[in-house]
Amino acid sequence: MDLFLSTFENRIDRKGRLSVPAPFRAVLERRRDPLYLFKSLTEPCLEGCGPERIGQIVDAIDSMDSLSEEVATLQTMLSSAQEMKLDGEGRIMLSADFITFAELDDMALYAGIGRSFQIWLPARYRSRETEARTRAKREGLPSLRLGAGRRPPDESPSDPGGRR
Amino acid sequence: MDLFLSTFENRIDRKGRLSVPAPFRAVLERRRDPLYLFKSLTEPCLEGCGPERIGQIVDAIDSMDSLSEEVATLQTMLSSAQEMKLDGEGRIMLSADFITFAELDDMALYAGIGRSFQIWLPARYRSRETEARTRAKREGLPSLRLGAGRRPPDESPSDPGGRR
DNA sequence: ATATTTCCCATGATATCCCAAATTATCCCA
DNA sequence: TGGGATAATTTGGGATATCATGGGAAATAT
Repeated sequence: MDLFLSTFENRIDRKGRLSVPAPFRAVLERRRDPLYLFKSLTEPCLEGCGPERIGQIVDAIDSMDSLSEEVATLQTMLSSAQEMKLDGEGRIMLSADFITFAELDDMALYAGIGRSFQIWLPARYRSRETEARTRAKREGLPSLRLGAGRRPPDESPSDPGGRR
Repeated sequence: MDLFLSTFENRIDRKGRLSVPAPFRAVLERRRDPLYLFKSLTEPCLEGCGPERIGQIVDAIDSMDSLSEEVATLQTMLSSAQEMKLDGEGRIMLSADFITFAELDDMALYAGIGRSFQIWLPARYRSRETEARTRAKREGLPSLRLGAGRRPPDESPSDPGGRR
């Protein structure tokens, strides 16, 4: 499984162009996927993903009560989504709408979060990261034991057998 | 079962390269696993692991309430995670972010802790170690608290290795 | 026609590759 | 058990490739 990981800080040049980090491009190219960006529902940042995630949202909407507020919310994601075209050097052009929404100026920070990534104003991302780390120190790490039968991260050397 | 054990101290050369200890490389190669490093959430060190740990985090995020603080914490881990490419001699390149986070300068100490390992500034690691030992003498055996949400060591019936 | 976008190429910075030296560990035989 | 030879590992440096970025020119739209 290839994932979007790590963070990258790239410049938005005066023509409004922004390089997509080479590792992220590699993920998309390997899957022959186009790149979609949309406005986050919950935070002042943009979300980037491939088509399968857009499809998930569409499917979720189909399976819900079409009059519910959740559906309206999810539809907001879809209506803000754009398929981004990359130039020969792997850059995208952010619309004015995207730039104002994420409050970007001349730098953008990509943050990989697995199956998708986010684009932030660097300063804003960093303060959010600091918060998360303070919280983790104070309250400990979240349990990873979620799905049925899933184990927590276990450093114990007495684990009998590697799964795989 | 192959584990990351023991400690190793290697030099960070002026290009930022750092050899991965040969025994650790052997573990990864045997499993054909790439190596991931990420910034510890609770301590000033880097954590190294294989892909299964990263996959756990990704899956956990997908199954959680995306507005929760726990998800933000897990995303912070992923956003700091990098898949490390080893050069022909088994070295990795530490990003400036990693180096400043762990406060490394020209030496790095690898500490194998079973399923994963950590990378520390040697002096800092050693002072922590002596702290831990004096604490153990004073308070008896500590309950291994490597993170919140830990389960007690797995007491599965089919544990093959009688641990001393 | 004018502004914007797209394509193409240039450049500097940095990571990667490849080979060699130095260091450390392992082996073998006396 | 010791000591020297041999192999494995770590470290260093130069050459090469990759990547982010910038700018001009062509194409497209308003």
